[in-house]
Amino acid sequence: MSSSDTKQQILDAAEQLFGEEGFTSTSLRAITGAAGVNLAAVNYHFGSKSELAKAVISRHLVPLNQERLRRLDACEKNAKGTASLEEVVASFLGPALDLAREDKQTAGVTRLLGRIYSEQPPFIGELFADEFQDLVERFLHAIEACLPELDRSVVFWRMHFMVGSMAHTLCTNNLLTLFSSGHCSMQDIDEVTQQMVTFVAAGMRAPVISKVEGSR
Amino acid sequence: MSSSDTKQQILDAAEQLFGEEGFTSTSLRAITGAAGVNLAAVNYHFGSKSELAKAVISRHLVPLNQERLRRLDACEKNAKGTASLEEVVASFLGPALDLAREDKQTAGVTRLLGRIYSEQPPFIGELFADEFQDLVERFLHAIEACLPELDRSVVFWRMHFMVGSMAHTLCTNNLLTLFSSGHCSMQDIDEVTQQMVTFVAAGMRAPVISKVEGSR
DNA sequence: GTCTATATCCTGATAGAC
DNA sequence: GTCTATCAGGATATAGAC
Repeated sequence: MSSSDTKQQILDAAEQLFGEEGFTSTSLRAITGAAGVNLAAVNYHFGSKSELAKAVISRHLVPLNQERLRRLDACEKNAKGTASLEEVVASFLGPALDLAREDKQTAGVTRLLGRIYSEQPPFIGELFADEFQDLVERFLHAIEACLPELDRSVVFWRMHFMVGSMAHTLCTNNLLTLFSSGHCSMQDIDEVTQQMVTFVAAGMRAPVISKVEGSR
Repeated sequence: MSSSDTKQQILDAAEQLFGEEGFTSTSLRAITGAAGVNLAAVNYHFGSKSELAKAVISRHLVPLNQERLRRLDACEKNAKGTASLEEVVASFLGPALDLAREDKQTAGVTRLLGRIYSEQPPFIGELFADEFQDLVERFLHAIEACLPELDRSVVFWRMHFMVGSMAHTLCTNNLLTLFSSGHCSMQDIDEVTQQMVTFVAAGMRAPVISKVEGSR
């Protein structure tokens, strides 16, 4: 087995297992066992478990965010200026949900990416700031262009809710299938995307003042 | 220290640490150390780490869901029939966000509850089904009463997105503060609740058909 | 580059004295 | 009920032969 093969095998197995079990619950033994390589290979190729995890994540996160920006660019260019809100939202959500296409059963990449946001392993801080800072900025401005009447803080909140809807859907599709008694599933990614974009875009467009009067 | 004191100390410390580090990353030694009790006390009082985790979760989850149903009942009664969509949504989200009120700094209960949805430790299956099944059903019908034109599967999807927005907000408030450069924070829970209810209710009301035309 | 063998440490759980 | 001491196993990481 060549060097790059071994590295690849480790990355694939780690991605799968991290997605299924989480970072801390997944041992290097499990990873190297599934990959069919020696235990010591992880430390040789990656240095540590944390570095392996970073490599697994950025292998998908970097292209994902590039694709998001590519789609945003494309629809802004297409619209000769301001893209529609649905297009902007779909540029953000679509590429993430696309990852779930070939991933239905295995739940590897998909759950992994959903997990990142909530598990937030300590080593991930730097990677996060680097990788998301300008993505957030680009989408912030694109959304503000669509909804100029909104305060910036409101736009931030709504982007936060958008990410939440996405992460939760990527991460816990089994919960949905359970509670919906089979009404909903991740079988048809196009439909999920449609549902999510519709919901999020409508939420983004909500007028700023709304009654919340509860009944305590 | 009395028996019930020890049990309580363990529950408090476990709640805190589970919320900060997650289930698997938190050792019994860390818990008993923080609680100031003996290591063996966990197994004496709870039987195992899993049973302790279940106790920690249900201690907050059961009252939380009771409060949700109480508020739903109250606003349905108040409206003499169908409550407004905002009221229904606030009945679900409000009690969860209220937990974050006294919890700003420590991030104990709050992150714990946010985490449950995504970490999904194996032992939690039964507790989940028992605890959420009829809650979901009650809110499903309440929302359907507000939005009779929607298919049931669409309502399920939108409830799923609602839960995602909530869980992500409870779990990753530090991310929001980071990316929004301080524009948003969890300091003012009433404002967060307002923002979330507005967003979710508007998303729920979205017409079923909506253009998603991307630009690939 | 890949392997075996091992060092070092930490985990959950328990037995048994008090 | 609470403690000490310990078991048995699994964790990451590394040293050194090939």
